Amino acid sequence: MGRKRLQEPADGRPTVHTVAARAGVSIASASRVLNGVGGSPETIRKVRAAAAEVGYVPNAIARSLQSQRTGLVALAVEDIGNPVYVEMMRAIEAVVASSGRQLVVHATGGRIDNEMTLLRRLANRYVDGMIISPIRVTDDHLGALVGSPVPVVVVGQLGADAPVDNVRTDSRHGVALAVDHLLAIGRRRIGFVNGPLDTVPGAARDAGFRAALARHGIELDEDLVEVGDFQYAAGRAAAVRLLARAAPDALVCANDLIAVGALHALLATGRRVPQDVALIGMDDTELAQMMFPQLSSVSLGSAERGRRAAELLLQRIADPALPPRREQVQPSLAVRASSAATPPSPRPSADPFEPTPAHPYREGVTS
Amino acid sequence: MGRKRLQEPADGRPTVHTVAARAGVSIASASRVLNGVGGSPETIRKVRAAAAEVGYVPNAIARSLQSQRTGLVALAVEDIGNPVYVEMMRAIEAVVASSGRQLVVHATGGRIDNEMTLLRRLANRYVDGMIISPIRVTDDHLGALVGSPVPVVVVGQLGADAPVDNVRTDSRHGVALAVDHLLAIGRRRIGFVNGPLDTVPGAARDAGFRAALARHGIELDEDLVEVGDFQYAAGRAAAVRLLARAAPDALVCANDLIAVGALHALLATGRRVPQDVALIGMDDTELAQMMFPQLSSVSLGSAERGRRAAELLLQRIADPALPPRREQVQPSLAVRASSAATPPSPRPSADPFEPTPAHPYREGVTS
DNA sequence: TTGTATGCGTTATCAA
DNA sequence: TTGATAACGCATACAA
Repeated sequence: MGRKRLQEPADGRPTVHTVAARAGVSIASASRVLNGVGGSPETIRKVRAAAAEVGYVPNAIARSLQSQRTGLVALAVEDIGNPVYVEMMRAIEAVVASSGRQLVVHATGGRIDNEMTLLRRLANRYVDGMIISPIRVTDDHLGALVGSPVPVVVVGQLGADAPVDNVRTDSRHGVALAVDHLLAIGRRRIGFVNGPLDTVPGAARDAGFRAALARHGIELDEDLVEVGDFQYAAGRAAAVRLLARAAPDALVCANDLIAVGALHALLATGRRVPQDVALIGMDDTELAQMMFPQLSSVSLGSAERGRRAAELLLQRIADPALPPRREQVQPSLAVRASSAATPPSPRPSADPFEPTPAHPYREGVTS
Repeated sequence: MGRKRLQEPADGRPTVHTVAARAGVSIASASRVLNGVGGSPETIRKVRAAAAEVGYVPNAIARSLQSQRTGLVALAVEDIGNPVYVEMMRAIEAVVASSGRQLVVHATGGRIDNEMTLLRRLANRYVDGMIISPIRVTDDHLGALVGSPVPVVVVGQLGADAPVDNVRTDSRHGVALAVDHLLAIGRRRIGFVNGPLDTVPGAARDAGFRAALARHGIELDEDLVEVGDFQYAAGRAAAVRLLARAAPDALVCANDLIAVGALHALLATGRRVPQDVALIGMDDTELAQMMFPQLSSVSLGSAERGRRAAELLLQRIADPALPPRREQVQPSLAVRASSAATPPSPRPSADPFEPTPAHPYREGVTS
């Protein structure tokens, strides 16, 4: 025999039973009133009064067990401190919160085993769905994604036509925008500081850079290409290595953190930006506009991708029968001082504080 | 009459009943084996085999209903994109994840009603505890905190001796460290760019600045004080206003975002940092080291406070009877190029890439 | 409209 | 060790 049902739990917190007893009705009636369905005026009054008196608050867990919904949505990214993911997370949190749900965050450290663990854990239904942005995609991933017991939306490139909701961008094209712009302002020796080539974004950017040069009939000098990881320190170090052996008149960086590192390297060695070396980052995070000079950057729509991913997920949670969807966010180039065609004079006398629009000039938005 | 208990739920996912039936034992035995408590070798074998065959995964919600634990911890901050909170969140996530729990994040927008809503919602037990960093503290807050049905840890100043677990720092002293340092390197006209005075951190920094000057017998020129909010754009704008009416030889900023905005304002108007104006930020976020020149900054131990808050919370969850604790993280000053005593030459010929330790020089660590 | 009785999936109790 | 069953707190078919 089990325990006797207590009207008041051990910790003294009121339940429907408490309210029902106090109101002199059955728990069914109490529950109905508390959920706003049915009940005679008199019953409603009594139950509401009783609930207020004892300070009743429905238990979210019990409600979840009944509804099979937790009201939670998970986000799994490599590092919740990376500006790209921060912007993505912020956008997702806003959408999720406005739907009355809450966001659970996971830092995977980019480790595949961690991601697999999270995907497997979905089976226990602790969340209603997950948004994941894997930096590398393996077959195991695909299997876990396709066979996931709860809705999953992937942010990022996904091979083939995996039947998984997916929000992506075209970072190859993004790199091309940067290269085209630099060539257009007369730069010829364009360097490239990339992240690891064995990551999805790293490989795409590398391919994009080479393709863009080739399209313009420019032969790539391998000395102008350097690889680190997607962090500030590694970006700075990579830029230092590159500058030690080559003399670029422009630098494209695989993300803004790398670009900030490169800017530091350039300025610290007395190079002027953009006069001596033009500089373009990627992701167009807030960081880009905080630098001096402000950094040109290829927007890959981090926030927009996050927002859309969240919406796709909420839709699928509402209707799991939906067919898999794929959305694409077009990259665009925000041109700022670091790649200005007409270099500003070193000591501007005019008011340097004219409002700087977030994206003063865009290329390729429609291409 | 209710529904009949189905051995397999509608969605076909296996439960203990499925496993028990397949193994030919009772659900009690199945549950015991699955939890690793008891069971004969033969029973264990059969149950494990059955579980593996049907791909059984325990349901987190049902388990929570039974255990009264969700395994979730919440974090509520103003803006999950602010570098300070990002660092805090990252530290908290690490502690929380390593305890096998997961982190739910809330962006309050600094709005008290949002915070109150979250605190009230704790009553439904959707998380095991919460870490909250209110930017303003009202009596309502205190009431909700003290009477919270689940453990709450506050990061930040908390009036009086509220019986609530609390991790704080001494930002007044932090400002003093900055002022002392600037005076020590010979600066005399020290400006201050603060955040809103009606916030706890804003008020503390203001008091700290005035007290520090007074302690040195320096009369404060109100023209040297400007207020915005704790963001980059507002910080830049505030610095512009200040520079338009006064000529400081040093600037203390209430956080790094403001300092970065001020740096932008200084450089854009042709001022040299630190030669013309020395600059010190607060929070010592990663941002500070990314700037050129690298920014001196008063560390208030964001990550450390987050880590400690998480540990306090986990301890309290484990033992709610613990007395309220208060921990304090001492501020320390990281001196970098932006307030260097010996201004570097504008075009360094030596290797500018000697490794820069995170905190090359600290003051006040022990005070 | 109201109350009774189940069921959500799990763990814990108790008797065998 | 094992099985039957109550209980976690809530929502809901069904009968009254």
